[in-house]
Amino acid sequence: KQICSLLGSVFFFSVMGCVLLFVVFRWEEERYTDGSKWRFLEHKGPVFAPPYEPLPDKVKFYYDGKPMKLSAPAEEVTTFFSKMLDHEYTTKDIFRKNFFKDWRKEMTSEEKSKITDLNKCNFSEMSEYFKTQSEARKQMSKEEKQKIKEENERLLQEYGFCIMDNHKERIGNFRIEPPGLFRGRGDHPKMGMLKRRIRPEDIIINCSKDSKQPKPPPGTKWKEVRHDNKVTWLASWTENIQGSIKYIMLNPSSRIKGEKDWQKYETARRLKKCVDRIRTQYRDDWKSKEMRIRQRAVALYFIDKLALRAGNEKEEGETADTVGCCSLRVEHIKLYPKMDDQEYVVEFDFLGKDSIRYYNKIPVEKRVFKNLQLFLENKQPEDDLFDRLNTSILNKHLQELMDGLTAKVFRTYNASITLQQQLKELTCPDDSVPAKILSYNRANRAVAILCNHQRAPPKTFEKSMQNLQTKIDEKQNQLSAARKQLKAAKADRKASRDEKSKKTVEVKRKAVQRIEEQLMKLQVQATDREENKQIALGTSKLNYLDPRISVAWCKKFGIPIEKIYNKTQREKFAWAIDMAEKDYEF
DNA sequence: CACAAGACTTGGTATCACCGAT
DNA sequence: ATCGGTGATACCAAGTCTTGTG
Repeated sequence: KQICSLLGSVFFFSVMGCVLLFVVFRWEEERYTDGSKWRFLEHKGPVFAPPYEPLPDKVKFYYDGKPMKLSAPAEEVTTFFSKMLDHEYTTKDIFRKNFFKDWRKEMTSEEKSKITDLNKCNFSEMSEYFKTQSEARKQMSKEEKQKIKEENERLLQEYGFCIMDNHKERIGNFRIEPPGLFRGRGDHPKMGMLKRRIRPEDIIINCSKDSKQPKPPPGTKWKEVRHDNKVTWLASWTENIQGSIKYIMLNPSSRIKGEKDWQKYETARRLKKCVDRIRTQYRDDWKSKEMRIRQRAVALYFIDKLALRAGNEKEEGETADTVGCCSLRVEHIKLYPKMDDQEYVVEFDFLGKDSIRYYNKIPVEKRVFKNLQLFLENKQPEDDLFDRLNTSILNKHLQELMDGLTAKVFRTYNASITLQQQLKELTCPDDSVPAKILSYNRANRAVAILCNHQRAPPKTFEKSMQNLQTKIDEKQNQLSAARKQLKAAKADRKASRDEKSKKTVEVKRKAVQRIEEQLMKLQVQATDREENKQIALGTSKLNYLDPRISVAWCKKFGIPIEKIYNKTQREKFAWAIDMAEKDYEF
């Protein structure tokens, strides 16, 4: 039964007294051809955020120096703010303005008339209270913690799974997001706005007609229950900050996500077959007499060469000002006909997704450079670089070049092919396992750099590096001590020539060897960590690298798959682990 | 065709749980 | 038993691309 829920369907046949067992992996089951995603879907609905618990009376809010008891709705909003007090963004004008505006909406008319200036508000007592609370939570006894854990587990068992077609599947996010203050990323114009509480009346449930429908909490009802098998989500609601829809969907380990993932890499592999043709064509298009075609061709070149994102248009003032390829503006690039010993250098400097800075200087071909000069003519810094292009034009063109081709396929393709090449280049068959893993991480890192996956250096980075260094120093001392001992033992053997001294030499030799290995491992670890300081490997590993490349590499070099993928990742990539052999080629 | 809505993937960070060292 | 560091996970925001509508 366990195997069944994990892998897929198990069939038994009995032929002439022999029991035959067939396991059909989920990813080998038949897929629907009519666009439907499932036949049967049953689940228990979402788990709602716990209701607001008013503050104890002794914890006071002060306005203009005087204590003031707030109505529950207004008080709840202040708790969100006071929990954030230590963050820099509560000092930002936009955050404070948005917060204050939304907070006032929750106030009674009396409160509204009294509280007119955020600067006269004192939340420090509340802030202290929450700090004490979280301290207390950390200090809880083992039993209490165990109890909470069990309750979480119970909730997970009850609400965390659904039945889709013949399988029990893990749900990705079965808890509804609690209310709070919105904090976008980067310079977000809506930071500080109130993210309202989601009620059952906001939720649309999706399940099959013949399933047991989820029950809303007592005394409430769902907004709607529908039976749409053309989509994969189980529940949805509209969020109030951007007015966008949020969904409850399945975990990456599910059949439906796994198949999609597989399909994505198959599309990228199809691109591999025709990428030469496409490259030849866009280079040709740099000479086109039509401006729109030249722009399209230069943009595609950037997407291909630099793994830039497509760059959809965004509504101004609704989100942080970030761009991708098609939405690049004049101010985001600089042209240098000559720079140091290179010609035709383009300097990119812009904020991409999540307001992560993209900074890069690259030499380009003369034709590209001349085209860029042309695109820049008579434009202001805030004008679009590619004024005759957007993502839908570009993708329409790509669709004509290859079925299923869109801008992001280039990112997937270039990421995966880079990993494969780098692994080929960096792996020495004679290396130890840790050294091979270092090579793997370096290959992974090359991809992360290509895709510009950055992270803030961990807060504990310097310290942990230091710790590691002391460990290395200690190991080195150990090693020289062990070597001395070995030398002494050898001398002793020469002098006495008895069995016992011979054995001692062997023992000491082994010890030296062991310490050498340990030292090497530590040094490798230090190198790896240093190189990884500002680079995030997770995103590319999870979203861009065909897992079959990694699985094949592991099989080829006898690396246990656990060294590359942790438990969650192994679950997500179960299809690839099952499928790929050591000679798999992307 | 433009535009908005909808669905789904990709993204960084805060927090949690665990584990080895003290 | 406690502490602190670390990897795993939860969280939820922000992209891409498709679909629907007038």
